[in-house]
Amino acid sequence: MRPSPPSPDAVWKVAIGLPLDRLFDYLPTAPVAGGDVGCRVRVPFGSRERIGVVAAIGPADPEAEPKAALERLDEQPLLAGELWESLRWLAHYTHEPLGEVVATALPTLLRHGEPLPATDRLGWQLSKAGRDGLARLRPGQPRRLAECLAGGPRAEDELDSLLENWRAALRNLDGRGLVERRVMEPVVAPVVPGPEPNAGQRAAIDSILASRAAFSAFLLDGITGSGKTEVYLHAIADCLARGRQALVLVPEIGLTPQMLARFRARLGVPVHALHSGLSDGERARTWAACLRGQARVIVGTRSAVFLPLPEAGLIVVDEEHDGSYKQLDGIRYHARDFALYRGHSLGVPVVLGSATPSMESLRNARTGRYMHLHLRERAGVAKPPSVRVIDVRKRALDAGLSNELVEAIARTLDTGGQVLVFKNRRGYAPVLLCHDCGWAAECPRCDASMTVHAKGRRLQCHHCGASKRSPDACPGCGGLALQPQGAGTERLEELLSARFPHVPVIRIDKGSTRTRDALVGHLDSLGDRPGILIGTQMLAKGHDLPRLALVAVVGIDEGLFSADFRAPEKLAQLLVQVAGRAGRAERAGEVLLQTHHPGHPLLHTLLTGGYSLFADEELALREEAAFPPFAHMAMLRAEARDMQAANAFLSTARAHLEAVATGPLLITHGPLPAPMPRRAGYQRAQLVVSSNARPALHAALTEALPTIRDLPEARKVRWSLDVDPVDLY
DNA sequence: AGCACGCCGACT
DNA sequence: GTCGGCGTGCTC
Repeated sequence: MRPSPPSPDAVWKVAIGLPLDRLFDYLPTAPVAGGDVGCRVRVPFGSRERIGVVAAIGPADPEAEPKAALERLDEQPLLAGELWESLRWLAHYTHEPLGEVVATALPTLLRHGEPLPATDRLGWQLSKAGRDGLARLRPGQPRRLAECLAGGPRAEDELDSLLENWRAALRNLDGRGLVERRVMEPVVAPVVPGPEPNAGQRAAIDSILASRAAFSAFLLDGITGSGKTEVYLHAIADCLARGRQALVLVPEIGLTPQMLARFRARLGVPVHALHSGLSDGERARTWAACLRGQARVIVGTRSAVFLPLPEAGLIVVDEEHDGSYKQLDGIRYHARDFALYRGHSLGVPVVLGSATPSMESLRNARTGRYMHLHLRERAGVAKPPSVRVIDVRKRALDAGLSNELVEAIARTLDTGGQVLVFKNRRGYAPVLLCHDCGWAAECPRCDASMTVHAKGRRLQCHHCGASKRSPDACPGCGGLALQPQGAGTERLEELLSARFPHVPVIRIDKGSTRTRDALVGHLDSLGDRPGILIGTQMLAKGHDLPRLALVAVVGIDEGLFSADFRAPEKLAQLLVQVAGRAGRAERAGEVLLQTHHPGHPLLHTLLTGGYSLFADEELALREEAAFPPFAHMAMLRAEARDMQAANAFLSTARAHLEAVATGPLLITHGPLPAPMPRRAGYQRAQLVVSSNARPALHAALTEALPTIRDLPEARKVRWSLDVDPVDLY
């Protein structure tokens, strides 16, 4: 036997962004030190190089021969302290490799090994030569800039608003040595006082401030228009006054220029925004500014929960029930839940706000884990909307709209109001059907109908993105009786523009509005004239529409009978949120719900007792059925070309989970076909694993996963584990 | 996840 | 005769 070479007793154990749940040993570039952990390193990996993060220092694995690391990229650990510990916890909790969690947490540029960018506020001033030569400058833009700087140094952000095209002029002056660069102090203006809080807001603010020195969780439960943002602003102002950082998470669609403007106008410090519309450079700068403690207030979407907060004082999660906080691919984390963990680790309060809290948060409030704060009055002059159900059984519908609804729209427009028609189906029609033989256009790769678009000229699959021309004759019988069935937003737009040609009709959905800017542009184009907005989920929140007088909700009936146990919760939240958009100003709003099921318990409950009665009943049902939040759930999903492979993998995985489970704490259910068993040509199945004790569930997963990963059946499928799944797709 | 190495069909 | 299909196996 060949004697094994002596294995080094102190190597870097490096986490690399790969779906491999282990660390890789490397010889350090200099003798190891405790400060190495959390630093990025460049290492040889297979045939190429990768950037990883030193996760630990320890003796080399005797089985492997460590290669030498190429370079240490950070002087100081990039990931340290609370953030580092929290990321390790998240990797453990989600059962994802640490390297993948780290890769998700770091901005792209840092993940690729770029240095931490500079974040100083840069400015310019006249040099001595500039001061002396000012009088001799010829008229023009460079001279205007020089005159501007003669009054003293100016920051680049100030120049942006003072002088058009100043960068070109600056290059001119700089080339002649007339200006010099300097670092400016950050602007700090006093906090601008807002309106006097009402009694409910005051009580909520006082509760939060009373425990500002330690972790505690608050559920700020306030109806739409009750002024939750005002409570946030007071808590943030207090946080700033104590010299601490505040992080505000908002849903994907909730980060509007309106909201940012409101924060900026009030808080007196720069408000950093972090969302998907930023460039890689901007994201990295925001991250660095947080790490250096320069960013004091950050408003961001899901991924902002990974920002370093060395001087944290407060975390706010606005619209905490919103589904966009859960990441559906890669590492499947829930930003609200991780925010709570971080708040706990940082020792700062976490405020969860919503008009329609999730069942999870409501239960935590009821068991006393969260302090439940109520805002029961609408702030200012806003009045609650009136809600009415339109029973459309046996009524003639045109593009899915009843006469009664169209007349209500006409009345609202006549009195100068704006109308929102909410339809949770985009496209022209959800189905293309042959009236002669019953053939329907189905996606060739999914178990789903293709949606009719472009007034019937095209067919699109909303699940895999397939798109094709609509056939002229029926592929089933050759006849010419193909007709779009039902109505989507495009068809509503067609009908309403024809019926109300004198007002703007604006459709807002994924098809018409791909970017945040387009959304704002569309809404601004309406102004405060009378007009009609047609939209899907995208319109349920975000941009304020003070002139909105009527909200018409159509096509909710499918949602009343979904198989997903969370469907009633999601529908109730959607209805309440959409209804809440009406009448935010002085005029009381009107909400019309058009349905074939006016007696459905969900609608009845919402109409008589509002969301809180719905929540009472829903929680009782969940408890009875042992569903979350009364049980803890994980979902093992698998997809493969043939269903047998997916089922075989899940069955074997189930056997392994049951073998390691202690006692009857673990319930496995499946494998079952996914609600849509075939998608993009793959057969999909799932296994639900649940327990009333989270530790039992976690322990079983921890123990069985290494075996499951190495299963021969696993090689034939694409699989993933989702702890605390939100969607059972 | 990449990216290698490794054995069987239609092409310059 | 070769370019290339993607099956499976490894990455310190």
